[in-house]
Amino acid sequence: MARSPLTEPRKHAAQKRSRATVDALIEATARILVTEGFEKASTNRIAETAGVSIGSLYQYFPGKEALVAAVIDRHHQEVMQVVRTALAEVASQPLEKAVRKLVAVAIEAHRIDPKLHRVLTEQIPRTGRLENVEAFNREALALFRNYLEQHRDEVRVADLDLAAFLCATAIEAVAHTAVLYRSDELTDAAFAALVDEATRLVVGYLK
Amino acid sequence: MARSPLTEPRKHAAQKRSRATVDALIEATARILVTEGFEKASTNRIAETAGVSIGSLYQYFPGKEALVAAVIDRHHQEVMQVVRTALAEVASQPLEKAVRKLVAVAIEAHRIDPKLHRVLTEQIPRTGRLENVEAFNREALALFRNYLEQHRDEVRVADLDLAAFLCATAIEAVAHTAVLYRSDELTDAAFAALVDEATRLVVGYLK
DNA sequence: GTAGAATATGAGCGATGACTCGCATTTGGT
DNA sequence: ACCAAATGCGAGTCATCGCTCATATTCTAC
Repeated sequence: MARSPLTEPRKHAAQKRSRATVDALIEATARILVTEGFEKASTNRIAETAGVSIGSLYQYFPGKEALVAAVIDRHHQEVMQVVRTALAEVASQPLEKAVRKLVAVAIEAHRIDPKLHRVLTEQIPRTGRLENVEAFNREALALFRNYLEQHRDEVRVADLDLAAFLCATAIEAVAHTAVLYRSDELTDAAFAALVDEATRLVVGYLK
Repeated sequence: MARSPLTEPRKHAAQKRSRATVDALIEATARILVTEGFEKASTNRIAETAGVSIGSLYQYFPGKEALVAAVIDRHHQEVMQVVRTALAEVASQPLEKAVRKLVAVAIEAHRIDPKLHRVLTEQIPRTGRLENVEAFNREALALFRNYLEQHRDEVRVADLDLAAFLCATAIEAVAHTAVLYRSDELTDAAFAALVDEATRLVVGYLK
């Protein structure tokens, strides 16, 4: 079975009006995901919410999956921007200061759009082109590993890869769980305590 | 809108033949989830795979969600059994020995049925009665916290709740990620190194 | 101003899936 | 042996969903 040769695999870039259409569709998808959940996010509903016809939707996206993927992408861009900036800032700072900052940033990153983040992690079946939702964690891990390498003299661990994996995984999980499931308990004081302790956890291990 | 008053909310226990039917249905659901994924797990398909008619399916389960919930429950029972046993075994042991054991057990627990665990965490939309998929982590957390309380003299932390949260979250995440995404790299040697280092991470922090 | 390309529209098709209901079969008690 | 309850059956209903296509509108360039 060959691909449908009739209608071109719809994609096309935009010439202006269409840009707005595409944006509206992505935005609508994100809105529905947050307010109604993944199950309610049908293509018809997305088009309707975006104020666009289904026909137009399919002119720019091959299907629902692509819409959701676009939303995920957008969110990841925002998150990774924060993470990259933080790691650049911290590149020349000593271990403890750096780790403290990174922990704080991890929490901040999860706070960018917690509701969307939650839907993305809890309701999106990681299938097809959505399998790689966690792939961006790999980039964060690589960046962190790189920092450790630059500061090898400050760290006392046998295996850098393993250490980076442990620390990055721990930090991500703590930030994730705290923001998504303990946001109510997360006052400013609690936030500070959490950062303090998570920093101790990681720094104590690294040296 | 009241509940449908006509047909009783189907549930009923069993009288023997039906027990087998129910088991077959749960087993079929698990099998399909693992081999085909959540999307393919339609009620019709489940019934067919179980060698049972759809009518019978709906006699014991109000819907697809309930089937999946049953599978999740079964899996959680197995996992929690392992965790509970380990924590009992470890109750009177000193910190380092205890933590080492718990780390190893966390990994083992994730290895009980990795494929199912993966589908459960990645493909099941946490919605409706499936929202609480992570709820059992709370029990594990409580058990661990309890251990720490019994060994308060061995631990040097200001806030026990916070410490338990950090350690339990970190251990779970490390075990989860290692088993699900690094299983290929997880030779016996790597396993030992992982346990060593994770233990150092946690113990170093706690005292 | 006009042609043709780009963009937008939405009724409707085909597929699938959750679920019902009337009826058949089995079981256990007597 | 018999019957009422329990269990099992599966064709068929209804709703929804993803997606197409023939047509209409708008834009751009000349």
